[in-house]
Amino acid sequence: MLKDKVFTFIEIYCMKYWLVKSEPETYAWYDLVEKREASWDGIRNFQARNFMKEMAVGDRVLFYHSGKERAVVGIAAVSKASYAEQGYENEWVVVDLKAGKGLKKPVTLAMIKQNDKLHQILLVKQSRLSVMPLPMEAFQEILNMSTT
DNA sequence: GCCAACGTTGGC
DNA sequence: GCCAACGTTGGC
Repeated sequence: MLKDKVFTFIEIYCMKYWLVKSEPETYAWYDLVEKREASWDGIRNFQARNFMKEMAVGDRVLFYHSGKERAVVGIAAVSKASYAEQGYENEWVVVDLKAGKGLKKPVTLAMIKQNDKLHQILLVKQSRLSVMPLPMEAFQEILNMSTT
């Protein structure tokens, strides 16, 4: 089908991949699933903000629980590109995320650190960053780890 | 509870 | 502009 081919083209050449972090006590994957869609707000870090500005509708986003859990638990998609957070004009932005599927098995930080293909990702190299890009291969690798 | 890695603030 | 002091995040 032509439609499938177009989608594949978009996926390979246009779609970007990200990972966002949240402490489950503050905002959990379950909260996004329940709401279906929510704005990702409260980001007060320039690097994280700049990454959010690069997000486009349809980009895939891994949802990571920081704190005690330390695991990727779900997949979301960007449903609205960045716009100013209320009350912050041009200083801080938010994006809207839509919940996708939960992972069958959470992929823990420990598992990620043990995987040679994932040594370079920012989750490992820059532990405090809360919004980060992922190479497509890394995104795929993490999903593969969830099913095996 | 501790520590590393950042980020921010304020004095100079 | 530099740097010390302090605060925060997040892993261990």
